[in-house]
Amino acid sequence: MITVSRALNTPDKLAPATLARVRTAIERLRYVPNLTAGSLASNRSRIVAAIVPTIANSIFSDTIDGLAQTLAQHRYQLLLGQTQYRLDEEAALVDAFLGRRVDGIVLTGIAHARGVRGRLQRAGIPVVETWDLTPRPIDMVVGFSNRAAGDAAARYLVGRGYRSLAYIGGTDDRSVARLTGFREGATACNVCDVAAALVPAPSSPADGATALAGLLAPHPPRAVFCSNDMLAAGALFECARRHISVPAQMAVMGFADLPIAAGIEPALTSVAVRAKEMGQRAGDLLLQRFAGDTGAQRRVDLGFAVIVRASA
Amino acid sequence: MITVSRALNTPDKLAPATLARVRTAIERLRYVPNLTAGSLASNRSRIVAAIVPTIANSIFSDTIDGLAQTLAQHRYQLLLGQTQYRLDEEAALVDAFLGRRVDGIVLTGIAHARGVRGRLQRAGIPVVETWDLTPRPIDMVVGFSNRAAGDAAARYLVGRGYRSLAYIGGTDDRSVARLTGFREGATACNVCDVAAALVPAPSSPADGATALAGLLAPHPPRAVFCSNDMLAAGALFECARRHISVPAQMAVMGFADLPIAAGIEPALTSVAVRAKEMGQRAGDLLLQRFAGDTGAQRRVDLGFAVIVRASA
DNA sequence: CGGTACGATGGTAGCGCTAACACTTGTCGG
DNA sequence: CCGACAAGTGTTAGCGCTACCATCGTACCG
Repeated sequence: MITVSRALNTPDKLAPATLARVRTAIERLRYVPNLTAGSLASNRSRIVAAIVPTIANSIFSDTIDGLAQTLAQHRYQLLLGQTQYRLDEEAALVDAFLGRRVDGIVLTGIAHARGVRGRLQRAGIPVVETWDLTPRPIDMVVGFSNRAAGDAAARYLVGRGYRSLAYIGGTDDRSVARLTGFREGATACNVCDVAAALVPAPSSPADGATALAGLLAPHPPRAVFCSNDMLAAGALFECARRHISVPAQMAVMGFADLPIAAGIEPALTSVAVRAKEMGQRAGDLLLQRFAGDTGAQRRVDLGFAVIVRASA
Repeated sequence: MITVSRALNTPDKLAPATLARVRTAIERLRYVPNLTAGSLASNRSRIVAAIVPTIANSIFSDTIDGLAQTLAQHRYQLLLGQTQYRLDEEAALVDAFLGRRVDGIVLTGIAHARGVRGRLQRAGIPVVETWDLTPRPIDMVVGFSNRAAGDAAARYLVGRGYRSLAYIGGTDDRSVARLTGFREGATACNVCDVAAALVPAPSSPADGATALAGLLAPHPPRAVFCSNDMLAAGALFECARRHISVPAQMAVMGFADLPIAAGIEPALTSVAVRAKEMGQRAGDLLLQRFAGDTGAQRRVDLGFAVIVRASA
């Protein structure tokens, strides 16, 4: 009966007495409304899909956390997909999620497989790209410039007097963008000697330690910028094992400003990004659209900040 | 047309020529099948819901990762809910997910709000509880005994000769179960002096450092067992800052065996649990049920292992 | 006191798919 | 050469909701 539908969706449009009657009936019958049927009839699923490279041990889980919390406040639910850093997986997930008629999609990064952009735009649902910036988003983008962050790291390290730099990072687009920026920043400061060690995702402290050991070989760098704090922590541990004094002999800088950065000894200089807020803002943008507000911002730059601590 | 449905779901039941014709038509029309309608008609959603306390910076993300990967291989998707460690949130999420007619549910822990057990059982879908064990699961359970893990930690530390023990951990059911086991193990070894510092979730290295500092006050313990490796890392950092030698003056033991445990200096003795495998096994159990196999195991004990390293 | 407006409730159709069954055609053994 | 059967394809009737419009009662105004 339509009255039941109203009792559940727009209870304020019913007379209090009717509402109470319906509610006791629902209770008594242990009626569980079928939201699938509702979605089909109303063409709104109250589901948002999020696609990340991986959720395990990663900063993306903060973004997902923020997104899920924001959406949950408005009774939207989150469908999660992992690409394992593969664009073709992302494309497959996008298709699956569009088939489910999700109300919105949150993507990680700005690089996508061929055809994905078109299919998303044709679907006519709001899309938010995250974790980077682009002048030409599919629809909306919330993030920061990975390139600028790498550039800032280089300028910071050179500013501290370190003129022999190295980079430890992953092979995904965003890590590579940071490396590009790091090199550009170094070049701009007349430092062209930037060694780079690339490690496969997902990166752990052990990878950082190994990569650092590898960089020491011919000419040890004076400072190393790690594409995330776990790698940096591993580099610090390796320095401790080799009795390399940080930062006196080797400066170490991390990225993401994870909780461990402030706690580790020596405390880690890092580039802070607002991972959780990224999810929240993405959720807010989607919710605005769902509410019919089409004038929402298309591009949110959350920036980043060099957090100076003891290690560099 | 039904033929299209068959082309998408059971392509092997169509003549190759028909299949090809349908496929080109789908391509040409940019037809996106509506899985919502399919779910309604077939009463199968190919969606599994997972409910965790939090996904951010937590070991649960490994379990979600394993679960999502296992499910993705069979074209099932994952709907994610976070409770923030609140049972009433869990109950609300269960209701929402049942309304969406998910095909299965994965829960964290064995303690649930009143009525949740009944509603899940009445729903008639497979349910997997994780991260603990119980002789009376709602349906199935995959995990390990937190109590036994705590007990094993105590016995290990006492076995190493430490007779003044402390515990740093969270306030959630599983942390408390580990504390209970830790105290039981200590008592069984004739050690009754177990100080406990409880920290709010989610716990970070900073919390571990603060808690350790607090425990040092009247009589510093000889060994401290931390309910997760991030707390333990914080405790190690605090020891480093105070020039307390580990393990000579203070032994530190962690829990979960995160990647950082092996990398940190000194390397952290920890209790390893199989977080990712827990998600995979949960997924396998669900998939077995979906395939009609009702004789599946109801209880999987993945156990744990004390990983001996330098810190204790 | 009739007309109008509005709030509350109900009837009906249809969202896009799949289960169940019906039908058509071709194959093969008796 | 015909009946039985299987493989391939089509027909029909919902799945359980919500959008839309109709209806009913009541309040209020001129």
